[in-house]
Amino acid sequence: MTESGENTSWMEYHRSVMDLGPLSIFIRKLLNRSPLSSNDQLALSRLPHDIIHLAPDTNLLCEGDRVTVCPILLEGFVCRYKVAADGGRQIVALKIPGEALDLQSAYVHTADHDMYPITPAVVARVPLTELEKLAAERPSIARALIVDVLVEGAISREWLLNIGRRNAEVRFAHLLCETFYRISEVAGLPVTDFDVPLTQQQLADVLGLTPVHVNRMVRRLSEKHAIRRMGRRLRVSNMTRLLEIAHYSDLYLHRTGHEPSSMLDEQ
Amino acid sequence: MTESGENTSWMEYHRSVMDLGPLSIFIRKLLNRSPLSSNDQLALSRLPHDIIHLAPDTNLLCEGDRVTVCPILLEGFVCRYKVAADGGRQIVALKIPGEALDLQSAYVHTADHDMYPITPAVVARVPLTELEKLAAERPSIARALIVDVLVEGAISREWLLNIGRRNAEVRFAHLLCETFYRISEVAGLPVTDFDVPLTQQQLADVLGLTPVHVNRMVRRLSEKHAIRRMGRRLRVSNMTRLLEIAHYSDLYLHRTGHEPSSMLDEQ
DNA sequence: CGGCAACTTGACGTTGATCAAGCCATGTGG
DNA sequence: CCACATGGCTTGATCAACGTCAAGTTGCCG
Repeated sequence: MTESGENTSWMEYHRSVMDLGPLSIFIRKLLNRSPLSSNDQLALSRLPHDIIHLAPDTNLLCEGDRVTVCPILLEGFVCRYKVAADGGRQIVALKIPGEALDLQSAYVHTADHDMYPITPAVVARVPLTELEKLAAERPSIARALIVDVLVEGAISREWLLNIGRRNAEVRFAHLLCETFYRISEVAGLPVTDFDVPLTQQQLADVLGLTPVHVNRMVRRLSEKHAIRRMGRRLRVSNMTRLLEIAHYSDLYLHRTGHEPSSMLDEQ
Repeated sequence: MTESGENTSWMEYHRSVMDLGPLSIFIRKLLNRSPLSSNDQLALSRLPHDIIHLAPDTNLLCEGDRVTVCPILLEGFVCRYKVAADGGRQIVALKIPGEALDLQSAYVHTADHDMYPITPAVVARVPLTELEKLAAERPSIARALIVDVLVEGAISREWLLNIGRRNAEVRFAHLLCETFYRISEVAGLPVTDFDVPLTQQQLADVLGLTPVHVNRMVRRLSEKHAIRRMGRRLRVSNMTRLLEIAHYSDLYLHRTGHEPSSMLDEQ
């Protein structure tokens, strides 16, 4: 979960595996859950797109918006959030590099939530029409996109359990475990350390807590040597400890590991 | 939200509109969000299936199960739930008549949660292969199924906001409002009164509260004349009051109202 | 170096959890 | 038709987790 600007080792690693241009990380992400022939991968890499850079906290999508373009996150972290009538904010999803940010817009044309980058972000924008054409021509691509949506749903369900039934400490640890697994997945190798790019305010909005209480949990997890505070930033350095605190199981992430190497034959 | 056995007026109303056999209510549900030609509707109604009756609290699906059949709920109420390591239960979705219970299984073959009927339930089971064949042949049906999945995702997100950021009273009121809208939708007309088929224990599992505290909220909402206690059962009788307590907006349900009458032309 | 935003800490309040006891509907068997 | 058993509801007393408020402190960027 390193700041997007920093181009850290695991990012570099990924790019070197198989270069399919800027969308390469997106294709790799899909490959983790769905088989795609090399022609499928090539077709995806040739999707027309432009690339934009976004500053943190600039709105990417607003409730009620109608959308004609599918944004794909290449670098940085983005969140979906909703606000209650009394102004309370809840972050309902965290998106990491390689993930499509708004596949639903292809089917449901008005957004029911807002979205903004948490770190500086780089986003590729693919016209929905092109994406739909490709999905219509290539069923395995359509399938891969749907699986992506379904896994996001599975994550929401786990978050419901997390917020509804786990106490602050375990809840926090669980979020860090999930983020670790998701990042390791796009990286293609287990990440050893990573820095959490969220402010304590944002962590509070994810976890359904107040910033003050998040701060207390940060201290608690530090004292248990599960995380470390590097200046103003949190570093996850002891996954074993975190996993046992959270009683974490990653079943719900539905990782299947379709390695690119094993997928080089045509459909 | 009347007990499934009772065959109440709004159920009857629905069946009389356009009789496409047992799956009729499912087709109507899809029509609420997606246009389907009468040929599409006919094709759906001819899906091979068997019909089973389920007693409450019998497991329908277990975490880790692999599935070959898509269950469609015809009568009664079913919930998805997850359990934490310490035994805490969280209901992560409520399914009402007309909804497909496990479309994800067509794409992600192991379940990440459990499912059981809350009331006696009637379920049609369609072989996944048949459903996939139909979706492949008829894009508008594929689309309708995906929209269904996406709306369930939107509901999860709203629940995250509900549990994460609203206090017990508002949270409870919000759940009742949502249920009202969803039931009215399949019914095809606004339902005036309905009875909540959940025990206070189950309400607690939905809301991330304890049964004791749910009970206190039941009393509070009764005192505000938003709901009534009929013996052991809750009756929602004053939607206006509930809507203002919850500050409810149904935007996230993505209702578009493709009336069956306006969809009689072929694609 | 100055200013700002984020973090930190302590004191105190409140919501909702826990525990425990009693009550009331509903269904069953005599 | 009544007795009684059972599961769910109700209630009060007490307690802990988390929220609120307010006043610092610290890292960070220009």
